[in-house]
Amino acid sequence: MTNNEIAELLRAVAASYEINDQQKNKFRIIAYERAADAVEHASSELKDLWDERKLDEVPGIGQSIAEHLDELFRSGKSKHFEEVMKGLPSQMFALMTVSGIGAKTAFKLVKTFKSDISQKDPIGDLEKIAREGKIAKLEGFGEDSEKAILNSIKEIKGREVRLLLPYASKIAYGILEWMRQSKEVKRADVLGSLRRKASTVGDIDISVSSEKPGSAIVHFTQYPHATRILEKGERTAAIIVPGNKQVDLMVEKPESYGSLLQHFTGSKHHNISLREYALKKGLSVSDYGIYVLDKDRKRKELKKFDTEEKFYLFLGMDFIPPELREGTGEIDAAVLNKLPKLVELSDVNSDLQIHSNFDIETSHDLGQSGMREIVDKANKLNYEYIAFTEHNPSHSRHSKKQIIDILKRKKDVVEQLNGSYVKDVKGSVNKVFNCLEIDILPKGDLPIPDEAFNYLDFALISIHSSFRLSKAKMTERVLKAMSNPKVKIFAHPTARLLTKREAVELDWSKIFAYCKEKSIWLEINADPMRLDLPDFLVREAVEQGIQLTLGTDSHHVDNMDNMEFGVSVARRGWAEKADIINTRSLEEFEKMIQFKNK
DNA sequence: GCCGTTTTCGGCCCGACTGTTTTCAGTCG
Repeated sequence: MTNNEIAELLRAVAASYEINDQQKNKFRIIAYERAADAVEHASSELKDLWDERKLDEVPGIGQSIAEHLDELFRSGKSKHFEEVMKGLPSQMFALMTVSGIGAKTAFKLVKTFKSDISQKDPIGDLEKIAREGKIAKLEGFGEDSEKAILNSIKEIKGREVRLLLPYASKIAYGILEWMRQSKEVKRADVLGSLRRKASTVGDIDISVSSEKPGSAIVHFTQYPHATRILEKGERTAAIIVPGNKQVDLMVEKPESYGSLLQHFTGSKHHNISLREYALKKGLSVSDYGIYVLDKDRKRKELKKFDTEEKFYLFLGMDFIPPELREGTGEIDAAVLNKLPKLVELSDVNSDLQIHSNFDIETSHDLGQSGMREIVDKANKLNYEYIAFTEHNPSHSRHSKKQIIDILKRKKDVVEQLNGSYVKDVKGSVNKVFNCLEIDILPKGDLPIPDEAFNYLDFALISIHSSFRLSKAKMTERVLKAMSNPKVKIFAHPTARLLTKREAVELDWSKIFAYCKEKSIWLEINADPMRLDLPDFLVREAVEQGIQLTLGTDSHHVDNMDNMEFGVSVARRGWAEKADIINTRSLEEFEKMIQFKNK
């Protein structure tokens, strides 16, 4: 069972308790929902944790749920879960995926229309019933709720995929710029997952600090690219922009702006943890400020905050960078002054994956920009060194000798570039490395002859085929490929493509252990479609002392600007400057390469 | 059912919205 399936099951158990809990214990329901959340966000497969007897290390899973899961993994089912869900129609759990329908509503609908709501297509059947006007006639429902259900079902059908980070950023920053043109706008910020720099973004929310919220709202609705104004209230407004994307605005006066920013930056889990922590100190956090409570837990006084810095300080903790606000231990760390000093874009001294247009006769995609052009761009970015990492020559179309010849030729070209152009232009770049991104074949072999490695400074390896091997075979495949002594970087390690392709299955504890032992580095690929390693694996790698590299995987000089997105992933993974190899100086970097070559 | 910077017992985030209600339940983020 996957984590998502387990989370779904735990949610179904929570919903079942909501319908027929004799004890009326709402906190048990919450506990199951939290356990479901925890499983969904767990960085390891629960099955693996169970194998290692570490189930109880997942926060939110205690003794009781752990025992039920243990039974589930051993025998494929849990008597307790089945007992709780007994007698409840399975259709109700499907209906709960419709926004606005919770456990009670779903149960009532299925019970009322049981013969008309099939197991095969419960949501489709519900839509039919709603269209016939049958829901509005039910007690507790009305025409509006019937309409709302139909709207939600429509939304599910046309549900847009989440936006990639740069795309959402572009929309949001265009609007921020517009908002800042207004005299009444003191500050404008992005909110939510966009501000936390998550790899994909659902909603675009922005906030504005203003003494005159009304004027700010009017200005917002006059955004030139808005195709429609959805809502225009006193404190909030919403517009539609091209691409059919909704953008929500929230306005607050400067004296309380810090609280608003904090609240809507989230995440939900961060805010919940924060409020629980505050409550223990006799403080109640809301989006308007922090209430000081008296002995009877009654609200005594509201403290307002114009900045987030003051907000966190008042709670007795360090400022928590937005990227860390996921409710995964950052609050404890902030209280103990143990937050990491996160790596910054300006720390990056190099781009370690760039594809030039040198015709290497590859079967993959060739870069579009020339080597000199790339050096120029690297100078602009103030890098000290870069690596050319074209895909390996096609091994099906070339003999071993031909491959060696091509790589020899490339080595000569790069050497010449180092001896002339790199020196002559006198930029920040002092060296370009001659490298190669090599496919890992399905059995772990590398498609270039051993001799060819002599013409490389170092090699990257990556998966570009056979993505669906079993975890054991995939792990064996990668470990074998890593054993080649010239291999230095495992690039885009999960091979995922955001919104398109799932990550491959790998035994990360084995991969990490091998990387640690052999000083192999894991890449954080900054291509917005990849952002790979993903943040949660970056964090595990960092905890285990694995070194990481940043590479844009550029196939055009313009792509080299994507480095900021790779840095965001690193930061979300709690990485510091020292964790990232290419923050090092050229001198240090060259030593690290040689060490491996011995 | 979970959990521990007042606790192994006694708490458990907060506010808003919606729709159907005459005071609130359900749902959401």
